[in-house]
Amino acid sequence: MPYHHGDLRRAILDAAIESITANGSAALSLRELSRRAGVSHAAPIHHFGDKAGVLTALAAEGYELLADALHAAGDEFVEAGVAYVRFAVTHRAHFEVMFRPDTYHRDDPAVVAAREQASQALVHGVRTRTARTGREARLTGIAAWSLVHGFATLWLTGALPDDLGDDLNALAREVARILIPRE
Amino acid sequence: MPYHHGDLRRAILDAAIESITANGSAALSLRELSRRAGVSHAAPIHHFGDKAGVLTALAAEGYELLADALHAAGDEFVEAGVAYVRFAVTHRAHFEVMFRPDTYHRDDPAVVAAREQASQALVHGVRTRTARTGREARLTGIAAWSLVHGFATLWLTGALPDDLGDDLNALAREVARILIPRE
DNA sequence: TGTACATCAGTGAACGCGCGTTCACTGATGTAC
DNA sequence: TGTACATCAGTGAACGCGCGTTCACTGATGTAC
Repeated sequence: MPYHHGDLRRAILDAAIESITANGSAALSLRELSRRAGVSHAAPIHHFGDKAGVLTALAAEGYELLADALHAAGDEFVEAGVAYVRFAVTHRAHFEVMFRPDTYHRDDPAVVAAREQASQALVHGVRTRTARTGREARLTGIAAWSLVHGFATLWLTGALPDDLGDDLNALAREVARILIPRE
Repeated sequence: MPYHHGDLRRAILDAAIESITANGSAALSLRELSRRAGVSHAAPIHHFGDKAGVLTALAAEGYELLADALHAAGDEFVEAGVAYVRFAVTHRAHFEVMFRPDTYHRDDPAVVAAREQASQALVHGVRTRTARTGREARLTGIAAWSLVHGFATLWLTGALPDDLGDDLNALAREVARILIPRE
């Protein structure tokens, strides 16, 4: 066992993702992350400052991953929505943390920059991917974001009916098409 | 100071609503509720069994209030959506707890019954309030629920842009109309 | 109308626990010369 | 190529804290007779 870990920062973040995915972000403890990473419980402080620092890093990473996913989805409006839902479900730890700004340093520069990136990707999507303009485009953007965010949230909390099948992509696509039938 | 409180059950629930509204449900502690109610810290056990019991009671109450709000909204589809959003924002403590089933006894009979009530109100709304049928009615219901749930969640977490104004009812109505333009 | 008694709703001390953070320290690494 | 030294990344003990739950108890209430 070497004295230095090698990449403790990454190891702590991965441990946090595992822990949050299993038990939710409320139950997260710094000491548990240290245990998972096989390191003394004070070690993470050197990389993150404090507990909120870990969540801050996770939120920033989450916004970056979301922006990437939206860009990769291409120009189709519905596909961007499906990508949002897919991101939420495949990165549920990040997703959960991102929308709990009380738990991290919301004004951290890295978070602010990454959030802005993701926001651009969302807004850009509405303007270029629909024929709508002005206030209607604006409202359509809010409605679309609300729809995919709500769908993902309800899916993740197990609130949706059981008999909808388990093909998330297909279902998300059908649901998104209710909002934008022909574009 | 009388030995018996009178209505400690209600007092504890009200204290929980205050506390969660101020600090979120993750930070809730039984001892804090006792302090707020002016009672020894073991007293609530007699009424709720354990900490999860308090959240269970709150979730059940939340589902009842939601069902009432949906019924009171009348038969217009969009108005039911607006009522959902209004419920979430005016009862944010209940709303937060309801959709965090990991934190309470999700199989408690009172919760199950109240959830079923609310679910009926939602589903009933879709069938009678739109002209759609079959799978399309089903998907429209999921989309509508997703939209209003997502909108309320994003509003509550402060994720929406600042320049949308503060008339929540009007904004929710406009957004809901994007989904159901002419019905 | 009075009394015995069961039941209910509180009290307060005690338990064991895991937590975040601080601190003085030490081992490892890399850079200047 | 070798050495001195600053810096970085970990250790492990200690701190004080608030928590949920249990327990033996006591005061208040209401019901049976």
